[in-house]
Amino acid sequence: MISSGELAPGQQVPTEPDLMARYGVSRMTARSALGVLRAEGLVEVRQGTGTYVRAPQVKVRRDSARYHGEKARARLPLEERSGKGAVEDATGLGSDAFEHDAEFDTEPATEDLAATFGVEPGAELLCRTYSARSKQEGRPLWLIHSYLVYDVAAKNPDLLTAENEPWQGGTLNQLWTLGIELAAITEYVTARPPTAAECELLGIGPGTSVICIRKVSADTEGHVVEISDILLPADRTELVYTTKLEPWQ
Amino acid sequence: MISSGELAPGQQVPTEPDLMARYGVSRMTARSALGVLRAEGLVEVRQGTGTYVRAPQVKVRRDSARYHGEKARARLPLEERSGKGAVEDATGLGSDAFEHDAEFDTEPATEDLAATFGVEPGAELLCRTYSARSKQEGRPLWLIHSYLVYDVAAKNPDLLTAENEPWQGGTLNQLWTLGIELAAITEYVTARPPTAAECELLGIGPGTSVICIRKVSADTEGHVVEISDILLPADRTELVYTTKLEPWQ
DNA sequence: GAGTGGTCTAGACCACTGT
DNA sequence: CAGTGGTCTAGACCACTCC
Repeated sequence: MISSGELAPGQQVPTEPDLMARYGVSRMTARSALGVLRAEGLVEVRQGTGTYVRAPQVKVRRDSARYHGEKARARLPLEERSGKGAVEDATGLGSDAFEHDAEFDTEPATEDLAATFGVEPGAELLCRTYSARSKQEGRPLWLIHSYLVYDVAAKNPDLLTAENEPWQGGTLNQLWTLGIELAAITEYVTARPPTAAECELLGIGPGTSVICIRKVSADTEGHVVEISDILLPADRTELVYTTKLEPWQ
Repeated sequence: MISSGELAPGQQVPTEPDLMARYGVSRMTARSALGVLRAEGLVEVRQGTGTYVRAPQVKVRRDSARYHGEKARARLPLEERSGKGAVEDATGLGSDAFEHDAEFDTEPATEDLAATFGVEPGAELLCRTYSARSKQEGRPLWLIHSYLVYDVAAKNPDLLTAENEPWQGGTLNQLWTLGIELAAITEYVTARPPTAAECELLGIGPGTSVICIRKVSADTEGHVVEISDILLPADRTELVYTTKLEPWQ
């Protein structure tokens, strides 16, 4: 009924008692049938009211091409950078549409972070946790854990506290204040079902996926200066990556 | 038990009767608890034998940087192209490790395909369906629907039949035989739970996600010449995208 | 044949939502 | 308060796997 369009997005699907009567099955059978649709992300349940056809909704477009403009603006004076943080560029939405959270912490480097940074395991890292939620929906649009080597970040004490967030001009400007110029950003993208905790954090149901990005930023000498782990609700996110090819001859 | 490491990947988790006895619950309760773990992709079920902790396994790395080398090789003579199709480069595995399927068809352009190609809706498209399965596992590693405007592809009749697949040298060589030079490849990436049909096709369980890529290739004049829809099992795939930034000054 | 998970029934009580 | 879904029980039969 959904795939034929008989049930449109937003419409309620037959209730469990309906299905029991219509197909002569028991409650558990009707429930597990609905469970399949939920697992496919075709329907969502609203406690106490019913089960509804989900409207597929890609709202946030995350285009890697924004890094180019972000870098170009990273050295501009504050006034010109204002309102041009990473966030607005990443989504095409205005800065008013978001609420931000930032938490700063220090942690010893795990094996894989240390290996990527090229430091000793256990070295002190500045770990910054960001989340942004759209004011309309209330649900977070991303969760980010960003890592910097503490000794490097400490050269600019402004970077060590969450009070200066959201930072106007984005990470590339922050790194510039440390004398760092980024040359390449590599993103490793995977996807998987959300854990129960992530469903909670992102405000999504089990019938969805999450996209995990490990973003590795290297300076002009190839040293890794920042690593971010980015968690995105896949049902509201589209990633865009453009590869420009060298001309022949 | 899984997250504490008490149950290692590959190990069997307690059976349903075990759980019933241990926690004094009914069968359905024990089953639905296991269902949560399955939905999170933490365990997989082997009919008749038991439920086992899944080993997280990223095997296929799909690096967009391969396009650069692919383009450089696209004009080489056949001997030098051999064994250097898109497949091997994309995965790092040898060409022996795969079995290929290709099916060719023509279809009228849907709204969105026509809009992207810049042709009339209903215009004839060459639709090529590819799949590759690793010989070790038997399960497909990707499903690709590739679209070309039929009138364009028809300039080289070799491109119209599946008999010449797998084509040595990849799509960039195929386009070269049409006099087309690619300048940019844009990939739009989303993820979602698999449908029941996709579980079947890809040989994956419901406790996984699929990655969907729409790949749009444009020539040096900005015309879209190829569109591909790529479906990947997310539990065995990692996408890699590198953004090179222009130097300051 | 014994043990595994897959499916199903017929009931029960509860929490949440809207009227 | 009626209707929704969330959870649970105590049984049953079946298909698959391995010994």
